[in-house]
Amino acid sequence: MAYWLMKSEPNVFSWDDMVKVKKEGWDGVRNYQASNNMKAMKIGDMAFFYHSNIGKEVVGIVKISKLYHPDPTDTSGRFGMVEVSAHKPLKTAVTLADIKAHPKLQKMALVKQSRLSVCPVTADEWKTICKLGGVS
DNA sequence: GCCAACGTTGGC
DNA sequence: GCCAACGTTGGC
Repeated sequence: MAYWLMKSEPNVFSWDDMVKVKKEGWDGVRNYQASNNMKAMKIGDMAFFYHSNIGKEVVGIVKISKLYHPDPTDTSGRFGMVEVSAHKPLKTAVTLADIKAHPKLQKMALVKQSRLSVCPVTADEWKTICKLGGVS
């Protein structure tokens, strides 16, 4: 089982929206690295739901519910998508500042490659953020 | 709103 | 195949 982090701008698609729709196709990714990360996802993998730009914080956890497949909104046929379903919210949102301040989290892909919208999370980082977020 | 980082495009 | 120009993302 692998762990990931997926970014969304809350003014476009927020955690509240995610909870409301329950399942969401993660289309619109136009970056090879992010797309390749989705290709590596398996059913049941978990991902943090991160609010970029506004909030800049991890707010919830989603599960991968559909494997990588071509993104119909990409007419070039180069990029794909997965589907995620809402799992549970964090009790306390974990902000980017929290992550940067934590010695164990400073090497996260989220910090090192700020522009990557779908990035991997190690098991250790996952546990640490869950603890900070008040979930087990 | 600005700008750094970085990915992509297109001319050569 | 290189690299300059340009566009986009996302933190500040």
